[in-house]
Amino acid sequence: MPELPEVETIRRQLARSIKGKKINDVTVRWGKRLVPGKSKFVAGLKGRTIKDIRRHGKLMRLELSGGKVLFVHLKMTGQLLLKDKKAVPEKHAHVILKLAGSKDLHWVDMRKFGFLKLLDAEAAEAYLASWNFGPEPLARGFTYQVFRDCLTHSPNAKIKPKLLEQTCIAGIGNIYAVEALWAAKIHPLSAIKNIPETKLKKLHRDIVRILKDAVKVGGTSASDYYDAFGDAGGYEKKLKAYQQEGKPCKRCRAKLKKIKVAGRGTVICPKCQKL
DNA sequence: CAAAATACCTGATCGC
DNA sequence: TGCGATCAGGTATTTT
Repeated sequence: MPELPEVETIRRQLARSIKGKKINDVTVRWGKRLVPGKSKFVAGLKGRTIKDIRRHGKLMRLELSGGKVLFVHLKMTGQLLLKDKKAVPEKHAHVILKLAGSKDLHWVDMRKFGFLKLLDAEAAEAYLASWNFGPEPLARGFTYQVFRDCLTHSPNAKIKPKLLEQTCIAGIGNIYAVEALWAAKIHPLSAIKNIPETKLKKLHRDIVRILKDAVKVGGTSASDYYDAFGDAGGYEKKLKAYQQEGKPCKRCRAKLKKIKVAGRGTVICPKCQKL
């Protein structure tokens, strides 16, 4: 599933390929998750130029001419694919932006959780603010101080669900939460107030290290994720815990175990990550 | 207010 | 072979 490293990989690829391209036409094959509705969405996009492509956490943001902004959230199974003009759309290709040049941009989402939202400048800023995103973990502002202050605001909260909220860090999902907690040897159900400072510091460093590493190799293709060219990532080969249940822990050889935390599958080392 | 549960979706997988 | 149950999980919404 696309988390920060995957969305960032796609963002970089799109920035290189379609920045400056004009949207000549838009085909909508399934429009239930478009804002505004289908006809306004199409009319609002046609003829605009893609000025820039940005990212906030897992939320992609295309800056368009005329001050319009197109937000794209891929949620679980969403993909943004650059396809040849003559390519046959995949079964779950819901929207196709027909661009100037040799490629079209396909929004594909098997499970239809994602959405495309076209707003004008003012509404776009309000929408972004409504997410209440925490700092970008790969930007300067993500200091240990900032991280700790946000977490200790909810002393009784469990650490893993807190990491999945986007308010203390933007862009972490299940894969990287599982990996970071394994790396820092923290049990996902630990109450924040019970985690020693040294471990919290390590968690902060591990989050940054793991996300940087994952961006470098193009993200994790653990299930449905492919980049804008349809290629897999490289981080699935480096996973230490996510999807590794039953295998020996890379540190202590104990058998990795799968548990549920707030309804989410979570892999831990029962020996390294004690409550 | 927070935290937990449920809804949204489709496809893969498993037990029978 | 098929069929129902279960699981995958980001986020909005509803319930506790």
